[in-house]
Amino acid sequence: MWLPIQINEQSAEPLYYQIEVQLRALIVSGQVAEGTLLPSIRELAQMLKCSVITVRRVYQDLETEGLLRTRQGTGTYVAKAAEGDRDRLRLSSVAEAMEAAITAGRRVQCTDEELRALFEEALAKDKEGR
Amino acid sequence: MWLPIQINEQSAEPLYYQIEVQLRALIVSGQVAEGTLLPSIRELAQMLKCSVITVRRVYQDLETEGLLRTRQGTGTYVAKAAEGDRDRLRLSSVAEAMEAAITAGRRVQCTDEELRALFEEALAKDKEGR
Amino acid sequence: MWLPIQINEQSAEPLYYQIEVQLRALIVSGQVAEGTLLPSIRELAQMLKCSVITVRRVYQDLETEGLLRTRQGTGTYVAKAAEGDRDRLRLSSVAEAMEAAITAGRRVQCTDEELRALFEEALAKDKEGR
Amino acid sequence: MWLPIQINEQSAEPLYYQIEVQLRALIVSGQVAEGTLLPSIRELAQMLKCSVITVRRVYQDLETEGLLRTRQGTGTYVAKAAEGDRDRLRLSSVAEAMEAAITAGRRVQCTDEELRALFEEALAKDKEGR
DNA sequence: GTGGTCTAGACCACC
DNA sequence: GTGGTCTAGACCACG
Repeated sequence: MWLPIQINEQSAEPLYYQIEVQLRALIVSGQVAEGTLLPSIRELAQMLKCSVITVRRVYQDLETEGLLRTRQGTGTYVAKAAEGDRDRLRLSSVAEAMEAAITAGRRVQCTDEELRALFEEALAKDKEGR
Repeated sequence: MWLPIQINEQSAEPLYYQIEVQLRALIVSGQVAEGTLLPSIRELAQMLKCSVITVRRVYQDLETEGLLRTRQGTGTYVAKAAEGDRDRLRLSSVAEAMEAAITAGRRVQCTDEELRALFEEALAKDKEGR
Repeated sequence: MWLPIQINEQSAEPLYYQIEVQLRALIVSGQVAEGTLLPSIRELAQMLKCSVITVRRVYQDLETEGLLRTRQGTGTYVAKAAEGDRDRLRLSSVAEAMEAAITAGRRVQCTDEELRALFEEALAKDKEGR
Repeated sequence: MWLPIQINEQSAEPLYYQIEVQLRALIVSGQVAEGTLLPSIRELAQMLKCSVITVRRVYQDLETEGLLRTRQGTGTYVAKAAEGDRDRLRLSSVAEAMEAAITAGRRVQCTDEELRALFEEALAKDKEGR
């Protein structure tokens, strides 16, 4: 099984964190369905060319969050979650990032208009890139 | 001289980084004018209740960026910068954060409308808080 | 891994600076290849008989310059650079020193011939010493 | 009395050092003759817009070197020196700088030809600037 | 008084 | 094992 996860070597963000964020997004957005059997730790480590320790940490963290479920001998599955729960999670990380951006803007005394302009700019830039 | 810098003990962000971000914002937004003599590292350390070394790191990082100028025996000043340069810096950090928010949104397959809604929500929430 | 770095205890130059200059030279001249994993800060500190912190400063400064790349848990590598970039760096420090020498000469009203003579003399003296 | 001494605010070199180097050059090159009465510490400090402490240090250092002579109540004079002595001093600082440049070159494995080219380049560049 | 260097040691995060 | 942060304290150089 293949997972669309990209690692950015240049980034200062820790490896495990990059993977975690992307895997979490795949789950809460339903791109990886409930009950799906994920690749084994070794497999995923090979796919991503990183240490098994790193992948283990990702699986563990997400299991602690209740998004994954590990069953001895069979592997790691995507856990079932209450409908509302998943959708709340889906938007919460985005909302957080949005608030961070606005905090950054306020620090340099941006007006609402400037912030809106920067938002639309970023949106347009993202469209191009894809 | 007093500087409006808040430290969040709870945050996972390193101390020096919190200070750096806020001081940088004060400078690039012109709230601390060019040529201003900043508090000595010892003074600021006392004000922020942290180690002298932590402040020193902040001053040094910002000097490397070209925002500060220090002269031994004299103190640390806000450096002069090209007009456009400063304004570019002012918005770049915000733009970056905005792009990060949108990337986070795309990962969980947000539509443009969802993103706009989250942006306005965050904006409204920020207004309340202030 | 061993690095040909000499420390001069007598010199007024700061320890970290002596190390920095020599390591930078090793990198930009290609004597330490791109992608090479450098000794850990603890190892190099032991090799050079100085504090871990002194080495850390060197690595960090060179990372800021873009010559090194460090990843937590992994170590510090020589970064990849554009070809021209590296060669430009290789000669720039020498050019700077050369200009300083000529400025010193002009201050004491040396003629071009005197400067050339001093240059050749220094060149010859260097050959002997090696 | 006026002295052609330039202070570079941007330079990382200490104030006293910049002044010392230039005043020493004026003396050993004969641009300020033996026996000349230099400006008082206060005067020179005013001329250079720096602290009297800084100028005092310069005069003291040069007196220690034997280039100056202070007489209570009358002021500071350029000392007399043996002919050869002065000429030796005149070139020694230049020779030193030249050797430093060549050391820098050897560190990045410059050939003699590269060094010569850099020397001539620096010479040409200096001619332009004047 | 200012900043700069070097030292030590503790504790944490990452792989 | 790796690097990163924060702390302390001593000593020096500059103005």
